[in-house]
Amino acid sequence: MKLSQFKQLTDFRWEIEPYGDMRVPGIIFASADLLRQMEDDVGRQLRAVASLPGIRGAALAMPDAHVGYGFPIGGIGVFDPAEGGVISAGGVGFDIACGVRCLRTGLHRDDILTVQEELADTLFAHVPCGVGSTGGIRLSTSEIDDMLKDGAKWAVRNGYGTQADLDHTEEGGRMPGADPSQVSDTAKKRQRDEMGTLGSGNHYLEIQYVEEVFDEKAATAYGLAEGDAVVCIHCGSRGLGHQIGTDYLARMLKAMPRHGIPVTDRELACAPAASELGQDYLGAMRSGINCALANRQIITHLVREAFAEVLPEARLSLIYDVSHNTCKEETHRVDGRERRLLVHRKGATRALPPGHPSLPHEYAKAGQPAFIGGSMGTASYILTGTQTGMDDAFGSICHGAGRAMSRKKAKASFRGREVIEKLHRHGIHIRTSSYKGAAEEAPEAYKDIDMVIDATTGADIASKVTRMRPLVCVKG
DNA sequence: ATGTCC
Repeated sequence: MKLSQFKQLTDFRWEIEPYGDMRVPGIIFASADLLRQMEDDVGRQLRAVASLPGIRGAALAMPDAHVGYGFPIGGIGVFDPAEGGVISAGGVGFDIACGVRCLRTGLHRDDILTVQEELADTLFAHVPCGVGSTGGIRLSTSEIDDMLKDGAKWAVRNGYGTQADLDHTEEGGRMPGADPSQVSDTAKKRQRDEMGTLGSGNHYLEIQYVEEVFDEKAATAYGLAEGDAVVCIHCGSRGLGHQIGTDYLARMLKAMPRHGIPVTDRELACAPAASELGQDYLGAMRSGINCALANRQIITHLVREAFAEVLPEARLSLIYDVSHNTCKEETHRVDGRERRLLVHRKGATRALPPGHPSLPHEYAKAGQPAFIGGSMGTASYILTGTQTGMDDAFGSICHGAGRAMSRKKAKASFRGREVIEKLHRHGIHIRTSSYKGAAEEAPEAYKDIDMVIDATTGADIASKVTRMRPLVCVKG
């Protein structure tokens, strides 16, 4: 993007001042280098979001932002339901509650290295992955409804994990307000055999080690020290979330004339949050959140089973689980007033600052751990929220490296087998169901994660706790 | 992201 269209606020904040239909400014958190790399369409999409009814504060984009369906991925849009504010299926994303959970293992990097190949094979055998993959769990219609209502709580009730896991999951593992009756039978049918599966694309299951600790106190609160091995799981709500997105995009688009919202872009289909359709979507989307939480909980159980076979001394305990594709009702101060607002985070991670009441008590001083996954083979980070991020970004930060190259271009530029062999030479063991997928996920197709993190912390909306490097990666 | 175009 051309920097001249922005008003530079700080080294890492750039504003598009309101013009035309924009109701609020657009603000991009990024370095000048990252902003120059960003597609022009991110600016166009941000201006479109800033023009939607009832938007509050500013339409925001994170340093990892790239073009998405309607809203940018790496975008935040906050709306006031009491004043005509909208909810948008494209503002949440198709993979509802896609997110990352990270577990301590009680093991050191060296413990993994001795069994690296065997562990990679065992994890790949235990956790189904790839497009259309199914698991060993078959749910009846009533079981699906229970799962959609209770999320990871349902999973733990059925033997997949512990109360301690729930205590370290966003919303305690259960998103309230889910209404499975608003989820189509098609969506439920698609999910029937897909619980406990990783999916495809940028989803992964990795064993990583802590390469560097930046914040000793916070790392200690999270139970981590240099050299520790961790497991990170990145996946979402599979076919169910995708179908909810598809169903409600069509319904919202059709209802826009009735709601008096002009259709400037079909991808920006939305409904007043207070309308019947808006409430129906909220009930369905929250069911999708619970599906993703249950899915990551079941995968955690499968990972524990895999470790028990190869490294029985491992003790996998959940540090935290946080989503980066959601719309949540939260209280924020805007224009000097506390309001209940609907916060769309699409490819943006919630990050609570130290002292926030929603934190598990042992993280009260450190703040919420937020997991930022790099591209395949590159570093991942644990960050924590700041009060500035709460005030200026509705408690939201980036979610990953962010694509720099389209999937199509990446597929034409790289060969999956070569990508995997190159990473293997660097000591990273990949197991994948798709070489084509591996080409699309080549590290070179993504932005530099270190640059994204430095821009996020430079803007003071997060602070660094640890950096991790992968040892094993199971990839859809 | 996705039964990657029912």
